[in-house]
Amino acid sequence: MHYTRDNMAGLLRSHDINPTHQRIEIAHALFSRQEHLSADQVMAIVNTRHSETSKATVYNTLKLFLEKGLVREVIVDPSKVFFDPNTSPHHHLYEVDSGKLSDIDAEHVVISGLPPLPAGMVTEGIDLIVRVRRTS
Amino acid sequence: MHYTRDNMAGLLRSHDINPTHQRIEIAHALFSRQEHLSADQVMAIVNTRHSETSKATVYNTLKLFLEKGLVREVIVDPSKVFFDPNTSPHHHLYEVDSGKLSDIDAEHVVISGLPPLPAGMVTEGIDLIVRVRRTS
DNA sequence: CCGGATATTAGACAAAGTCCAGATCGGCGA
DNA sequence: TCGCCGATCTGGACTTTGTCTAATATCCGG
Ligand SMILES: [Mn+2]
Ligand SMILES: [Mn+2]
Ligand SMILES: [Zn+2]
Ligand SMILES: [Zn+2]
Repeated sequence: MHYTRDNMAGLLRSHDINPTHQRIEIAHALFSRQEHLSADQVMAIVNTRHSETSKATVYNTLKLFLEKGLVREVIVDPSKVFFDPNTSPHHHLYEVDSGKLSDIDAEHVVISGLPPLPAGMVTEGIDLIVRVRRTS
Repeated sequence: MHYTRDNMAGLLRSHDINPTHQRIEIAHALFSRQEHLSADQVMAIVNTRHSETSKATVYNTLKLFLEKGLVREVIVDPSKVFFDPNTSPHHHLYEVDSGKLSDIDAEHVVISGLPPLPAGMVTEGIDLIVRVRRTS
């Protein structure tokens, strides 16, 4: 499967998002790369050729994508949020020194023995982050 | 075990930290409460009676405690870091709406099936965060 | 083409955190 | 006790990430 700008409109519509020029560019930045990107990185990518999208729009759009379930948020670096085009259940490997973030397939990972949730609470997600560092 | 200001000096020394007035107050804020506190909260607590400690010192001190392994960092809220006086292996339950953060004992939790680490990498820690929300 | 709803924008603003150069502290030797 | 000197603390400027707002632009049905 490869993600062209042309596919993006359909993908956005299928998530109930009105496909505008800016939204298509932002979705394309994320989906064509399949990488974890910060808002800043998204803005840099989208505005590479000629400035096309404002900071406000980048933030608004990423938040919209999040609400609509098109992307997922990864909170792992205290200084910025990463946006993840992969919304299937998976975990993360974070290289503390370089800031590199990669996926861990959830398929074979089993988490067991978690205590029952407090009453009236429902799980929104379980984040598992393996923090690694180069052997020094 | 209860954490008085008097104990703090010994605790700091045992972690190779020179116990100063400010460091004792900051450690006392964290350890006497056994709660997850942000830098801002620590500053507010320490400066309740009379202003005693500057912002720079609060941040410097928390970073020092972190380096010396006296506290642990919990990255769960995109807008601020929490500092955790509990350094034994444990996981976290995060209430997304209220921002409340609580501990999950690691004793009965088993995480299995993680893929082998890339060569030359060593695990620094595994963070498991259960994000929950009130049933609406 | 018109009018209203939706989307975009510049730039002001806020909050968390960093940095630096100067002031202060406090333990120790004389 | 006194003064020295490295360690520590400090105010405040600065940076970065993200939010907000009011004005403008775009889109679309009638
Ligand atoms: Mn989907
Ligand atoms: Mn006090
Ligand atoms: Zn991912
Ligand atoms: Zn904890």
